[in-house]
Amino acid sequence: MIDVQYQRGVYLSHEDLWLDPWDAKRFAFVSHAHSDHIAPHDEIIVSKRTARLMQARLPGTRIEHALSFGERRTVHDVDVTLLPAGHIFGSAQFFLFARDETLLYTGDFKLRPGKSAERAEWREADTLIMETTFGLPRYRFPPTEQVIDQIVTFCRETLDDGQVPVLLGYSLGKAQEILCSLDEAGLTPMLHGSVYQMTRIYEQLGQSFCKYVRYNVNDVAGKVLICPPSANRSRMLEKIPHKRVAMISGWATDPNAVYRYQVDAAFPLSDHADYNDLLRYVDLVRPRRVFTLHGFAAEFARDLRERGIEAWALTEENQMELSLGSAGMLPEASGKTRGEVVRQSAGQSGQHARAPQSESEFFAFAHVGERIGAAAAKLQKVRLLADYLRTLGQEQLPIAAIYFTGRAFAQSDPRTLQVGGSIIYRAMMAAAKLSDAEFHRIAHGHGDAGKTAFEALEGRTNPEPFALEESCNFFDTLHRSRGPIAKTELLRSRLAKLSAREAQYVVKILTGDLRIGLREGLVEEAIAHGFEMPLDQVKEAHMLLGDIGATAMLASRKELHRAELSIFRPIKCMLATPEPTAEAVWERFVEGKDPAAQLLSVAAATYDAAGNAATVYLEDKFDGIRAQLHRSGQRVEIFSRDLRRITDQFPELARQARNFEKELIVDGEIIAYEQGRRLTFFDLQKRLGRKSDGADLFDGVAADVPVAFIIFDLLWLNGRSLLKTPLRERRGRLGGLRLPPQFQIAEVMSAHSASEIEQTFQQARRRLNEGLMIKDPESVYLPGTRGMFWFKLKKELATLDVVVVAAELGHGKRNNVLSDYTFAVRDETTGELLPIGKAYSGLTDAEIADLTEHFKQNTIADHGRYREVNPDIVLEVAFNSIQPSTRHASGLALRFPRIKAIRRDKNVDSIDTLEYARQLAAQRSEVGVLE
DNA sequence: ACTGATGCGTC
DNA sequence: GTCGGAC
DNA sequence: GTCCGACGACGCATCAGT
Repeated sequence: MIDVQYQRGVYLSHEDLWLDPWDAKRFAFVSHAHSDHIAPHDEIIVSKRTARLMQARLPGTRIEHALSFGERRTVHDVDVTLLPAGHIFGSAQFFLFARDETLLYTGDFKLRPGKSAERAEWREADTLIMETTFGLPRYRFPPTEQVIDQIVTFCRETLDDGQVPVLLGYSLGKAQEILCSLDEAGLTPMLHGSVYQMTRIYEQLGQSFCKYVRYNVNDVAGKVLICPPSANRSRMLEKIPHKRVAMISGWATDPNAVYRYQVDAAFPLSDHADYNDLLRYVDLVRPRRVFTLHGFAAEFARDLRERGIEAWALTEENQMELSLGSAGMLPEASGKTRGEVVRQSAGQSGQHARAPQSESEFFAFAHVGERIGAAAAKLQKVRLLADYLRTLGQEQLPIAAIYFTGRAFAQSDPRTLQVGGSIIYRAMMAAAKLSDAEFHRIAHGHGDAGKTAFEALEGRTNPEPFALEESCNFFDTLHRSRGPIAKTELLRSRLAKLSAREAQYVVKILTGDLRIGLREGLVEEAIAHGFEMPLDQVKEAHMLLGDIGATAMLASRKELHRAELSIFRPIKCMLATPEPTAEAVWERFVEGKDPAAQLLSVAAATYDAAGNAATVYLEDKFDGIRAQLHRSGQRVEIFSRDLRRITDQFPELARQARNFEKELIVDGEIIAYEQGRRLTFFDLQKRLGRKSDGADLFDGVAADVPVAFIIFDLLWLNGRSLLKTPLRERRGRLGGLRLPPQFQIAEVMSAHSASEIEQTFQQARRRLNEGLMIKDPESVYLPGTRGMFWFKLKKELATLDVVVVAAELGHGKRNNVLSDYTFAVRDETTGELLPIGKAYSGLTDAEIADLTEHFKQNTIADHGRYREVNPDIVLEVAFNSIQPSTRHASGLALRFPRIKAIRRDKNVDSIDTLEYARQLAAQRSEVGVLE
């Protein structure tokens, strides 16, 4: 008879062929595309469909003999036909003709028909090698329809309780099986990424499925989540507070399945044959001998023998049955010692002798912060801070000054902490040794990490004095440590050694938000006040240094004059004030000038050009990133708006800039630019925040988005600062520069009336630019300020009428109001409301208070900070652009969304449609293609 | 190798 | 980037 | 006017988990 051996896979020695081996072999049959079956063999026999699935999962080169089902072919003298196995799409059984004998190897199979796999076929054979995963009588599955009914009921009930149903099933096969059943029941399936990918591949292979959406953390409510089993108890699911999880697996028949998988329910829907079908299959094939494989192989072989059929289990040593425990696929079901959580006996709080807090410098700092926060008047805040700063020594002063701007490091300091809310909350919880529930109660009550720290840690730490310099070292250590886990532990151990008040301020600094009504501007004032220096000088020094700590030092020594503009030290850029209309901009220039000119301009714009009344400079407003370029000799540096060095992100610009013939600092905008092709800000973003180690090995980095530097100002020329030179003259000198490739100068136009501004604005839009900049030609360059000399004119693309479907509590001072609204458009084909964006911006406090009341009374499902609400509030939302996105279920997202108005006159039925939103998105890109 | 979560910096 | 609010 | 705070979307890097 045909020789059958087994060693991590079935081996047919005469044919020198492996069937589903675990390890890579020279020549093998691969029954289906589950990942544990697709080792990188040299040469394989597969079904055509499995071959295509494998291409997607394991790209690479190998010799493939891809057979259609039923096709008889000879491969290396192996005479073979493949039959569908019914396990998953493409899964095949292997039917071998060997001389006058036949052999059928099932691979994984099932007999009951499924929606996503071909129906299994069979042939009689002398030898049958079959998988017997469920080879015990207790694994008899109820009819599929009945199980599906149970699953649907489970989902419905869960949804009715305002919770999210989660179904766990393998991403290839099982998940697709569940998909359609849900849709037929009127439920919307939402697929985990891996499930989604697999389903897409199925579709490419010609299978069709019902409607589904990809997993999106913001849009889970009301959906049925389908995840691979590995996702259970993962962070992804932890984020969903109110959920019920069900395992979809043949193992669900086990009475303790719910306990074993730690789920709320388990349903026996399987891609494998159950016990009945295994027996039935043996009857159909009428083999002379049977080899069993996987699962309860020994048990099933024994059952067959009792029925008079020769049967042997294939195990590691190709030995016959012997005990060997069996349940190979199961996580051990035995004596699971539930890890008792050893609780620390509480009671360490309070009595521990501690150093007086007055010795802690950091406590003094925090204390001043508290007093500043309590003071309502700005001047009083400034005075409090000034008094404090004066008491500090050389080492402490710069540190405290920086902390009071809400930063751990100076602005010009590129270090980052990589510590955000997630790490902070975990560290606080651990330091306070509070239970999840208790901690969440405290955290929910605040919505402010700092306040949470105070309440959570009060009385639960062992405070030690904390010097300001120590704190400085601590932040640096935090910066240098790698990975959230290490950072969490570092922070935890530090918090445990601080008083609650100090911890609160450490957390405030970490979040970058002091929330005491004071930032850079008032710190500057405090420095000026405290060290009796003119505010202007302090501001100027600060803007030149980009370091409030260093500024404070200079001020304390009366050496502010030593801060000078110097090349390769970036300065803040001058900002523009937004205006909604050309008229408003024009007003700005006319008002305050002599009354005669004002009259003239209103009465008849034509006089303006004739007289010497206002002339303004106009430039297109480009949609890129603000950049400041310094060049001297061979050295070039580029800085972003936040004074970060971005030279490495744009090496080709830096290289080209060496070819300027002068030493200079220019201000401008880097845009994604390629002749004849419309590039957008999103293209440009692909080049930001990127590390480009070694990228300069390759000139140009071919894959990069091409960019151009549009210069619009000149701040430094041949050793001289031009900050105090009028724009008119700066512009003039700019015109005299020779430009390297990839550098352009923004064209200046001038206008003498509102209507000219409006006209130019329209032209700028036609040139596909964001809008228009309007500048006073006589103005000097004021770094870091949004003065009345530069204006920007942008207009919304359109507005949408949308309906609010969810509301969320705000943070900080908005902690107790529902200030954050998720809104939706209507999908006209299904009638569904699909979220398209979020916003609160644009409403007054009174309106927010109103809406908060309304939404509290019209809540459909309350998930803590987040609640779904009755869709009865219609908003008019403005935005600057609209583009495809996976962020919201509508598949679109808005750029710079803001609420224009609450449309009490409208109801859900009159909101805009998804189709309309799509048209807006399409219009924009079409125009782009044309020009 | 892949997905998802988080943090950061750009607008 | 957006916006409203406080001084 | 100016500053402050409370918010939007996106893309990249990094890490965790499997």
